[in-house]
Amino acid sequence: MQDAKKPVPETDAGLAFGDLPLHQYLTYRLSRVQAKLNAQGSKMLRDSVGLTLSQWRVVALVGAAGTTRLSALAREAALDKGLLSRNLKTLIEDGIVHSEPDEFDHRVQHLSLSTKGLSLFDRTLPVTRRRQDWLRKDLSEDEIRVFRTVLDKLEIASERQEF
Amino acid sequence: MQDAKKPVPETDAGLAFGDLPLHQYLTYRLSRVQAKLNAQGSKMLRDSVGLTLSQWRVVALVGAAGTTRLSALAREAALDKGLLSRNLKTLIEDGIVHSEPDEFDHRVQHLSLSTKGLSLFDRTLPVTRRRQDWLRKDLSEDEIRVFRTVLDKLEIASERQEF
DNA sequence: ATAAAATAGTTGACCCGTCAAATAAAAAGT
DNA sequence: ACTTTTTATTTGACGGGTCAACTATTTTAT
Repeated sequence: MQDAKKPVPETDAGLAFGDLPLHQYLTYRLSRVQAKLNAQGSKMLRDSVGLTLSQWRVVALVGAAGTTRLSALAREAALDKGLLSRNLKTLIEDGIVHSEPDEFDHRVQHLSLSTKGLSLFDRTLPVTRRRQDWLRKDLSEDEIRVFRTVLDKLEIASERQEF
Repeated sequence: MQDAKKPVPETDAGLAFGDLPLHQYLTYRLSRVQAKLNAQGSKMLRDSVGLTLSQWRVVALVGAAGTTRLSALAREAALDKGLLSRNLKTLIEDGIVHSEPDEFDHRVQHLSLSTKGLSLFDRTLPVTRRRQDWLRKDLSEDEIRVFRTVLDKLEIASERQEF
């Protein structure tokens, strides 16, 4: 077998790609779908408001919190401090997030949306909601519920190391 | 409101983070869970066989195919050519993947697992399977089925741009 | 009062993944 | 034969994300 006479056919030697072990893995499917959704969401935000997904998350978190600080965001939303710091830096530079140093503790900055940030938030939220609704339009209530349950269980499992 | 007398409480001003709009978004949940699973899987591979997740995927694909070429992998598994090229480069350097130039078409290289690669493949597959089984252990057949269905639907939706 | 530990935030190094050239070889069209 | 187009692979640039180290400040413990 595998002799190669002229133009080698190739890829027919092994399994069809559809039967590939990888495709069976939930994690693999998950990461592929996630990547695509990510690309789609990024494009939408870029086109509609000129933010990266990462920036929008920060805006959404600050917007929802009203006023926070970096460490609180990092802790409660489980985002990386470094990433947050950089995102916030550009958002502050762009006048979207307002940063106010704490009067007593000189380490902390109080973060909130500026007027510009608020209007951007108000403008963007409907856009992202629309997409979310659109993504769900072919999903039943039940499917969404189960999907969430599975995500929860996977998340719990992903935090352990004993397998 | 939002007066700040002494040590500002903070984060209580807004919503609780659990009720955050973001948390409602399937895509957000998805990306978080994916990131955690990714970290877990990477760690497992690093500890057990010293491969990155990205490298392991290539090994698994080549192993499953028997013999392929880069372009076929890129096309059929929808992986980035550039990433593949780089991953293959190091895998070839490490003697895990064998690369054989085509006799007629001087552009293509035939890829297969070396002896070392095969043994690594055989050693790793059970490890990854065990983890997959472990991740599923709290999931019913039905949950997995629905989960897959939803992923499929989301994947389809992620490829369109009209929302 | 002072040394040690904790906390807030920034920065640098590094990998992954995407995209767009660049290169090289083959195939197709004329 | 010769130009154009397609295909295979490599390379470079860049953004996102993680991790660890570092700085600055505050809190705790002695």
